[in-house]
Amino acid sequence: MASQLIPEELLERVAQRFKTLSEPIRLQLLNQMMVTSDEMSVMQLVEETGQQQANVSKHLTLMAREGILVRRKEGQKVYYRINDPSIHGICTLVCGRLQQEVDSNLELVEKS
Amino acid sequence: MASQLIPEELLERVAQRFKTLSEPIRLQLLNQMMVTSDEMSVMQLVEETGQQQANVSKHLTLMAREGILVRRKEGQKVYYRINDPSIHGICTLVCGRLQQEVDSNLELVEKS
DNA sequence: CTAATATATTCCTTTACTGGAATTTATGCA
DNA sequence: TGCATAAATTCCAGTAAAGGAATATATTAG
Repeated sequence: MASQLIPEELLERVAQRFKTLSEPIRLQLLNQMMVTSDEMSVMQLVEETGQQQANVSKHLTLMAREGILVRRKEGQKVYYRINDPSIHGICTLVCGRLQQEVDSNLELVEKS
Repeated sequence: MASQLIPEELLERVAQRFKTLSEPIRLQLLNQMMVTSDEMSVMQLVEETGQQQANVSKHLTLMAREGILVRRKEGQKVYYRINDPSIHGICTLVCGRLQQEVDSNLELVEKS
C-alpha cells in the first residue's frame, strides 16, 4: 500500500530525523541559524548558546552527518548552515501546536 | 526578542515532542491511526504492528501523556486517536524531505 | 619553528529509555 | 462467583547518547 503516510522503508529514517531534533541544544543551534538565515561559525554559535565549544562541535558534526547542516571550511574557521529546507516548517508547526497547548492550559488555570 | 522561531520557553517542550516522535514503533502507531483516520483499540494496533501488547500499551500511554493522543475507554476496550492535528503535517514534511534525500542518493549511485 | 586560535575527537561517567516477562487491574460474561 | 479478555504496570537488563575534561589536529601569525 503506497497510501501510507510514512512509508515502511522510511520509518527508521524518519525516527532518526526526529531523534536528531530532540535535543534542546541542537534546536538552539538550528534556531540561531534560522534567525540569522546565514551560515555561522562554530565560535559564533558557542557564544550565542553559551555552551562548551567541544559540545557545540559535537552536535554540529552530528547534524551535518545527518544531512541537516552543511559544513564549509574557510581558513581555520568552519561555517555551518542549514541544508534541510524542511526544518523551518517542521519547527514552526511544532511550536505553533505547543504554544496552543500552553495557551489552553493557561485558560484552564484562569478559569479555576 | 519575540522573533525567535523557537521561543526560549518552548525549547524543552519542542525537544520533548521530537523525542516522542523519535521511536519507530510510535511512528507506526501514529501512521496507522492517520491512515485509518479514526480511533483504534489497543488490540487493533497490536495486530497491525505485530508488537507485544504491553509494549504497544506503554507507547500509547506515553503519547497520550504527551497530548499527542487521546484515550477513550469503552467497556474493556480502550480506544486511542490522534489529538494533535499538526502530526500529519510534520510527518508529511519529514517524509517528503527524506524521500528527496533517498532519490538524490539513488541518482548519484546510478551516475557512477 | 613556535605560539595562538579554531575545531574536532577521545575517553569516561552518568542518565534515560527500550523491550521482554510477569503480574495487576478492570470489565464483561457464564 | 469465577473465568476470560483487554489494557496497564512493574521490574529488570541492556543500550544509546549526552556532557565534561583533556587532548589532538589544522591553520594562521609572529
